[in-house]
Amino acid sequence: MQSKSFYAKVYKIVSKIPKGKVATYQTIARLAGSPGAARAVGTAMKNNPDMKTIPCHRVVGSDGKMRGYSAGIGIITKIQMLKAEGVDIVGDRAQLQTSAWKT
DNA sequence: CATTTGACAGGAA
DNA sequence: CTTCCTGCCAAAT
Repeated sequence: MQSKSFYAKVYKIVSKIPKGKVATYQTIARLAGSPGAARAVGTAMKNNPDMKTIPCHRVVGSDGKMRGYSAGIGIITKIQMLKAEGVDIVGDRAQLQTSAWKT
């Protein structure tokens, strides 16, 4: 059922990302039904209607690099949270080879 | 319907 | 490595 808006799907999908894993904007866009709409996904994250239920910190760029974060100090806080959850992080980059989320 | 806005992606310099 | 540009997409105004 496609009655929900693209953003609504994005929020639902992001909230399903398991702890210790990360997903790229591209992947989320694809799961939301619009492959290539990574940019729209980013806009949805920025809207962030519920940061308590939407672990937007588990969403990273195509190369595992963080693109942005509206809470905490910024990118630094995002990296620290991911590391604390068990995501394999090297420097400022998440290792998608070992921590990429997939259905 | 036209324009603007972005937490993107990929490539070129 | 950084910086700039182009292409892409959905939502808001």
